Amino acid sequence: MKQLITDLLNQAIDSLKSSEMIPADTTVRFNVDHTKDKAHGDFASNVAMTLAKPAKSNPRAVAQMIIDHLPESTSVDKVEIAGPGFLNFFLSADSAQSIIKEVLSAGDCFGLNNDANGEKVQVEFVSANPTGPLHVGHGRGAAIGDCLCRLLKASGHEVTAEFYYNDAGQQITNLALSVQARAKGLGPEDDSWPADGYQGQYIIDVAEAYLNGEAVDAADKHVTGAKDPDNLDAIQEFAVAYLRREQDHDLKAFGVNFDNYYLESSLYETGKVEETVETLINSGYTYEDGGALWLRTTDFGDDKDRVMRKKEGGYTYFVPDVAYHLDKWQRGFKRVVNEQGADHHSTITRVRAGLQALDKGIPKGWPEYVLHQMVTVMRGGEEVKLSKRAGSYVTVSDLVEEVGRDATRYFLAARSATSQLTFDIDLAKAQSNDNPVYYIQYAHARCCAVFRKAQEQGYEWNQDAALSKLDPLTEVAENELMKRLSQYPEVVRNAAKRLEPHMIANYLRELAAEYHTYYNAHKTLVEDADVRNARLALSSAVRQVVKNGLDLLGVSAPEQM
RNA sequence: GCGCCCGUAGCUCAGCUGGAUAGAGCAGUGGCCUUCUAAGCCAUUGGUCGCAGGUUCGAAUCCUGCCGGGCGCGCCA
Repeated sequence: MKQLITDLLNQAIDSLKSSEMIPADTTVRFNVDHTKDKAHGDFASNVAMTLAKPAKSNPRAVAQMIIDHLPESTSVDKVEIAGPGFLNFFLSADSAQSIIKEVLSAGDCFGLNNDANGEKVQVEFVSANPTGPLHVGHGRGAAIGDCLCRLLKASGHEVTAEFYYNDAGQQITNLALSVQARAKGLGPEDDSWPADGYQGQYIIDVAEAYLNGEAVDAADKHVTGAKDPDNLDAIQEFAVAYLRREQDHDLKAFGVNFDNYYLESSLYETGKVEETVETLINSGYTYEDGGALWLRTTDFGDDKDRVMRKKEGGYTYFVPDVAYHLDKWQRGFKRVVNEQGADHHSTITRVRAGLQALDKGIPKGWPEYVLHQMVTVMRGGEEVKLSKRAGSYVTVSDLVEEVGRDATRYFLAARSATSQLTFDIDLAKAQSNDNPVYYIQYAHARCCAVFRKAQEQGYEWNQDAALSKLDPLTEVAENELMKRLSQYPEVVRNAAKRLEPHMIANYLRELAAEYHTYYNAHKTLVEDADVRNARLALSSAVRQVVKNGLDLLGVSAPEQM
């Protein structure tokens, strides 16, 4: 519909150009937007204002010229000039009602588009170290990342969801040492407790499981606790498997699935790290200083050069990172989105610089990043501190257990990623009208309830028949709902384009609110069969769109509450 | 000190990348259940969009400078 109006306006402009009322070489940029106020019709455009200058006239006069040259359309009832020179388009009832047909015939596919035309995209998210349970920050990443996957699929991408496991490096050694210390009965208060050791309760759990010889299945690995507190290698293998199993379990309970797990250790095993280092050396962007090997990342906008190989000989973390991203590129992902916490912000410039230095023709802005800001958890009006090292923090599984999967996902995805998030456990837990997730789900359940009731009362309803007679839908609230429904595909498109899943949550809230208002103002199951059937069609369409939207958020759409 | 993010109602946040009188939920106040689920609805209170300049027909939105908060600034990951 928006496109139709844009087309009509372009035709009008073309004829203004050919009649030389505006210069033929004028480049015209204008918007066609949904109106906020129904007094302004259904769509509004600012063309006249942007054309006022080239036309050497005032906006309202230009607006009139455009109206005079606007082709007739059965979809548009009238066009008005308003305010400083807006053109307000009022749609005909028939074209407004046609959205219900669109929704019901497309069903679960309503709102999907093929803008990306099957383009491959990889979304990397969570990527937590296997050194402890997932905390709320990971949860936010999981909720946002998973929604991004769903949104990108909805706009025609072929999506691969990937989890990068940092199962190499210092923090893993540290994990093993911590478990070992616990296995030997030591605690943080002891002198021989490892520096920077992990202090959480879960370390004790891992140590006990190891000493008890428990068996752990994680991914493709089967590990049995060797019971020997002196065997550090065995401890490390066991601890990583144990914690990975726990993370997998938490993610599964959270409804988040990955297509691929990529192990940092594999980059060393396959020689990709070495290969990357050689390529960087050969491309001439490296130098040695103080016994270390440096990459001149300042050539690519970094504020200082970065060490690649430490004096002691090991690589810094960013080398495997570059190797990993080169591998992504070589796997054919022209588009990669990395979702991560803003505390890792500094890696962006570094990784991109490393990729540029490879001289492999990788575009400058590749990969894309979605960063989420920190999460503060509130419980009983007090902040719960998140600190893996301090050992006391709220985990994803705590939340899922306490407030439920749907509410947790909704709360973590419903806010713009760029804003810090306050997760109020008490609010998310509330099974009341305080809680927006229930509000939206309730709208869905209500639509379903109306249909259940209709059946109970013996009313027959046939979709095709109802769709051929939608003209009884003339109430203001009905028009508002139909207008809202027609916005859904655009909301999906925008959310995907901008990589902002929270737009879906906002939309659903508005749609739900309008349905609840409508439900309270107008009875659906009335005597008049034509009115009743048309209203049922509207409810069915609302139900469908709420369900489709909740699907994008990974939140369930219950038929009964 | 430098970089990134944020600052909008008492609280939590939207604001579709420059549009019309700045919105929603919660909290507050006052109403609505013999009628399809009251997990709902209606009405009402509440604003110097952090501050100051600039850009233009028009700024919460863009540019600059301050102020305040968060996160980074390792031969840690």
